[in-house]
Amino acid sequence: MKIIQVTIKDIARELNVSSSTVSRALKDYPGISDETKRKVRELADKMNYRPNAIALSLQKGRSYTIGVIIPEVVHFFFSTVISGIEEVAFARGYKVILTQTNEKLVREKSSIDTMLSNQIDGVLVSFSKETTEFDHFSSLLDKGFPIVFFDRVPDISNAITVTVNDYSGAYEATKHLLHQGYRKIVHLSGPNNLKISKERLRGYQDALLDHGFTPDPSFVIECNRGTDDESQKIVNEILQTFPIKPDAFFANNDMAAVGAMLACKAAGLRVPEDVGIVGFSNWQFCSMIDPSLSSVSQPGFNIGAKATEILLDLIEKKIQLHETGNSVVLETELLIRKSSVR
Amino acid sequence: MKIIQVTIKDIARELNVSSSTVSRALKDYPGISDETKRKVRELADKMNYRPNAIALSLQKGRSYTIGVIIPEVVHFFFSTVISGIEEVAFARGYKVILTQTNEKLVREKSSIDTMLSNQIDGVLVSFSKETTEFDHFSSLLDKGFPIVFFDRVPDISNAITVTVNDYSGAYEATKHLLHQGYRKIVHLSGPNNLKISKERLRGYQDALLDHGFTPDPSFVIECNRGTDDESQKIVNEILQTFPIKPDAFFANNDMAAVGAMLACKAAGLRVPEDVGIVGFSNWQFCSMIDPSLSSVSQPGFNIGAKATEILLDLIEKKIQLHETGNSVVLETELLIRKSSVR
DNA sequence: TTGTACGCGTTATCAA
DNA sequence: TTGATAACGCGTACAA
Repeated sequence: MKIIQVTIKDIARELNVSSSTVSRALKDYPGISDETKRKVRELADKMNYRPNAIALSLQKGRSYTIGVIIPEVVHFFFSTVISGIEEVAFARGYKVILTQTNEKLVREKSSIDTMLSNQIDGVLVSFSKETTEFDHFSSLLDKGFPIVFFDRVPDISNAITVTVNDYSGAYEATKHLLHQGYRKIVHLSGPNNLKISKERLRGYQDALLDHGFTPDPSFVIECNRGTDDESQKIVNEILQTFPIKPDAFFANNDMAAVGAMLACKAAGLRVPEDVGIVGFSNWQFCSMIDPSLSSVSQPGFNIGAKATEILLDLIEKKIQLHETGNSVVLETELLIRKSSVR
Repeated sequence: MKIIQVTIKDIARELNVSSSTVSRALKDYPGISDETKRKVRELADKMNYRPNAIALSLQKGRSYTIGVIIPEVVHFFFSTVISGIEEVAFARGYKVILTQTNEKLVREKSSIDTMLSNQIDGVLVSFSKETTEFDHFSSLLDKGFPIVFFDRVPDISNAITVTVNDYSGAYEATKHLLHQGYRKIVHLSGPNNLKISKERLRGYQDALLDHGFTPDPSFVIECNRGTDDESQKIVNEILQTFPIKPDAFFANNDMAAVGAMLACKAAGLRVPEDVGIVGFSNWQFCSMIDPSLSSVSQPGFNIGAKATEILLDLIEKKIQLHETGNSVVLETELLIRKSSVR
């Protein structure tokens, strides 16, 4: 059942010329008679010839393929990023090979391995939550292999990163809650080892400080998995056990925010009257739920697109490593909806 | 900056043996002294040798890579399918190369072309909305090239397809609305050229018939783009202009259902008291919106997983074309929530 | 037990 | 203007 591809040799044999002639004719090289060119092309067309990209890759030592390593495909934010990546890659003639790690470090490593064996030209990476040491990347970086990190990025000096301004996003969200009169703001944070989590936490804390409040460490609760179920349980627990009742939740992602909302409703609290809620990412459903959820939007598509542009520029040596500022930070935007306005 | 990969030759040179010896040692071939094997492996390890998958592909004429062609990545259902695909492919040692067509036929064609040049072993396809003729696939099918279609599938006799039972999903949804006492049920349908749209429409019509109602063609409205904005406009128009006011909407996707819900709310109608609404796909947000949206759930992950299993079995000749029933139909499930219960 | 030689499809180099 | 040959990295049939 193997599909038999027409090769340059087949054309050559048919036309009684050498394969080099065919190759040159197809590539419009100088020094080939128009007559030959015509004949070759006609036949190639007729025989439905397609160059074998694999052979080219072997010869050139590169594949016009980039790898993408992400934690999860089924995630609004990541799917948006992938979309941006795919668009730019396609437009510039690159293929995209995709793997998800399911937040597992082993899979991250093995993915990198297979991709390298496949001679990918570069890779776009967003870490797994398990990833705390970066040797499997930094060793490549040191060799000059093109890697661009996005969203979840490492703290390595020579890493090129594309992120959003998590700090200011969180800062603005918290400030907004304060301006609305909420005072006991709980932060449902993300995994501690991720820079984005730290930045969002820092934004939250600084906003409090700048408005004359002292951040209470017990008001920062880690929601590791980032699902609505998880945060619903956590928030439920908070509402029952905390001596001082919170009057707002700033979640580091929208799912967690939804969980908080459900828990509050279940506890008979009204949103936004009794409790204000702000999420992060601006998933599609934010405007659909009731009350609609305020959220910090991240330009997912642009992150993917920008990261890919930088990676391809790097691969094609249009830019050098040190030329890029090494990190691009895209702005977030706080979208204020009903869940946080009273 | 090109990363220089260690080859079998490098190891051979270092060890003063031939490259075939190295190759055999690494592959644990019989007839190689244990001593040599040990030495080769140690050095390979030390030099961080990785086989060049491209060279292997060229030699074998296959790449252990499958292609995935889908309309859009940023789509809950498709991202779920991708996830299923990726899991199975990874588990069986295959790579996934991904392209989205953005619903454009030209991109569908060009994607197939590049993938073929790259010697993919097979391809998983869900059509673009623009695709009405299938020559670019059927010509491959005729040559025996492994293709498995999912979700949006063609009406070709020898095509292998993985779908859900759209008919029964739509039938159940409509029946449920009827049982709840809704009588004037509008169907917000999908693009006419897609089989899934036709099947869902058929299910809707048959349910009406079986319950003694005559389907009114003017109660079937096509929502081509499938966004909430689009359907919101359409439903708004319906509510204003229809002489007979509808009391329910069965949408062929959840976004359209949400649009309908918003339009109804805006018109002062209560859901579910005045108007019942059921969607299709069971996106994440269904349980988060208010009222929560009843929807027909499709097992996206399983669709992807099953389609990939069949494709890989086909590639590895574990099954023959005619052995598979040619089409796998997975069951849908109606999830009844608040939007359709009064 | 190991080595030699060839082929996979293509292009670059050198020769004619 | 064209052809022959080598090379990319690997596996394998055949020879030693």
